[in-house]
Amino acid sequence: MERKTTIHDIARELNTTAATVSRALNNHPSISAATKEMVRETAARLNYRQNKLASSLRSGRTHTIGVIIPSAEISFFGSVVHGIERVARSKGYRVLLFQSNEDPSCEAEGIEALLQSKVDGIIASVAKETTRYQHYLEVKERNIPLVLFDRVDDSLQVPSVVIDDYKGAYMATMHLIEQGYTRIAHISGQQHIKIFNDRLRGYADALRVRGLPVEDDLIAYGKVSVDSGRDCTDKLLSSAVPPDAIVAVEDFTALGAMQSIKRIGLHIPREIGLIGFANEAFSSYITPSLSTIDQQTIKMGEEAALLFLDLRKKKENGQTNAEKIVLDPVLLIRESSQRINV
Amino acid sequence: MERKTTIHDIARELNTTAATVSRALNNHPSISAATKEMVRETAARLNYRQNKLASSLRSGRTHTIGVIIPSAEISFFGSVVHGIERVARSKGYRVLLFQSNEDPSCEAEGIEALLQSKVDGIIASVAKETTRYQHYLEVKERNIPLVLFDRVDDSLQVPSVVIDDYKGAYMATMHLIEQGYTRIAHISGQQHIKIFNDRLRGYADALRVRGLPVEDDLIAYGKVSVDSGRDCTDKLLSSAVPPDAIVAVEDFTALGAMQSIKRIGLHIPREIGLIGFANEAFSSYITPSLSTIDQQTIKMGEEAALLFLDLRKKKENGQTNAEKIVLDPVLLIRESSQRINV
DNA sequence: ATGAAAGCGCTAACAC
DNA sequence: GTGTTAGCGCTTTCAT
Repeated sequence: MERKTTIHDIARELNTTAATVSRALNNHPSISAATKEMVRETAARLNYRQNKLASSLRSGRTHTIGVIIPSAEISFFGSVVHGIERVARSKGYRVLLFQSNEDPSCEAEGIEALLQSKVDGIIASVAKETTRYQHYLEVKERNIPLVLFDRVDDSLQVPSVVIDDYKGAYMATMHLIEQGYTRIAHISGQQHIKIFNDRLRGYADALRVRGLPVEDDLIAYGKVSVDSGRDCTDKLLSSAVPPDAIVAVEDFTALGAMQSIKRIGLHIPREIGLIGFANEAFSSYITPSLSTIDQQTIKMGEEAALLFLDLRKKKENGQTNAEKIVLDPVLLIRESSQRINV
Repeated sequence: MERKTTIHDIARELNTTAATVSRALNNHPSISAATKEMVRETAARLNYRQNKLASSLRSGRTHTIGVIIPSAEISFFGSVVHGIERVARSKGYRVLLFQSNEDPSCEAEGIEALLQSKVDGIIASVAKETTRYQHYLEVKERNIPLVLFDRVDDSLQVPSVVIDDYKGAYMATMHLIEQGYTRIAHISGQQHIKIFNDRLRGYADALRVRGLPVEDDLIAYGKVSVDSGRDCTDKLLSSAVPPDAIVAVEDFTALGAMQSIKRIGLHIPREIGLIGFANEAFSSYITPSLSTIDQQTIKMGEEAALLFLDLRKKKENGQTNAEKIVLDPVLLIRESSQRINV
């Protein structure tokens, strides 16, 4: 195994010192252009590669942002990560990705790993099952910049970026009302997760504004999955006075609802309207295509990265505050909810 | 900003030395149980957290595997990563993820970053557009364990895990033949990518074995995307003697094909059969559900991680070889191809 | 514009 | 079983 070349090797070759080489490589202003040129040439010739470990150990900065996502198999998160990466990369940061698999202890492990790796900051979306936030609190207490997105917890008091879930659900419900649906049900999720509760409120308020009934029988509480969406819909449709439209808490739930509706043989959107939330990749592909609320994923990632950069700067100045960015949801009208004007 | 506690702080507290603390924390055999206990207690009390940077710099090992995937938005890769993580974690490794976004230069950057971070090894799937393998060769030359999965390049001579793409396409085509389709088309991808070429051969051989025509008119070469699948199918269906079934090179292509077929108004599977490749998450959700070839993603990830572990061991013994693991594909028969026995 | 020297936090020989 | 010492490869004062 060949020894790796270090800045000392380059220094020896050029009859100079490691300090000069280091400065040249880092484009330090007080190094002459000539020296920089020579150093770079020699570095390339010797196939030199900087050891980030040593560099970071010494400088105290890794130029790495740790990102924790619940699952890489949900395209929403993949897309947000793209946004984060775009901004991060342009500012010289790299992104280290961790999946929590929706599991709080795995999430804690991930945070631990990121802290040990001395990342410069953490951007995260909270796992569905997480109810205690000790591991996140510790990040904050250690003064490591922490930014949350989408699934946030306000009690943590950290900067975050979300879309207006209340407004999204309100828009979705209003859209169904305008399409002439009058008995509109909602499949919600775990109520300790803020975004699900917000969507529930948006749904209910839209009905109220238009004088439509907000009945307990019209609201199902599921676990936010295809299976749960199917089960909840089975129940809703078999009730005494079934709904003629459904607002699903997100697209996978809507997918389950669609399966249930098809099995019963009702026509979407003629006999029953359906709208999801998230604009998952598959939502435009399925038949009928699923109306949904777009969450501005790329923008969400970009804003999260910008919040992190902000936080770093403020940290240097000793400032601190918990800015909250709220993005506007976008209503996407597709086949599943379009009963008129077709 | 509070100073971080180090092993020296713990040592001072206990009137011992950093070395002892380090050994205790690492569960070194020659440290007494009593000492270990005290050290651990004090470490916990002082809220100590190991600095992996320093540890890795000194020991030369990071216990990190770098994984390069073309895109986090394709569930196939997310799933393989799960498999990798499962094995890696059980052996004390963590996984650092990088997206190449199917872009060769981004891929090279990712490798560079991983090398600088001194990962213990790299597991990768090659970006679609990559045709030169210099960046991968360098990994190998630097003696960093490198394992490829799915999209591999045999000329690199590194261990790899793939499924038998030839066999998968052969099975898919044979299944369509058995369902009574007689004029079966294939939408392929870029031919410099081995797996696409393998699938093409599997398709052709199945037809030959059963004495069906293998015509140039029945083979379309696309770019492996929903759009490309749609365009290719438009072309295939508008030909003089259109096919009565299509083997798509993968599921997104099949999705595009399905859109095209629906637009024309043909019934799947009665008038035209369709099968994909990959078992993407959406394939079971769409209507009609898509028959496809499962690629054993979790297993693929697990095997890739095992190959890496193997490689590490062999490296210590100075051995080297390029084992290739070939997994068996699994035919999933769903609605889109099932014309008989319904 | 460059050099000398110190040290980031940890581990690993080698002592005893 | 524990202490001593050295140094991983780099950056960063402080000199000059």
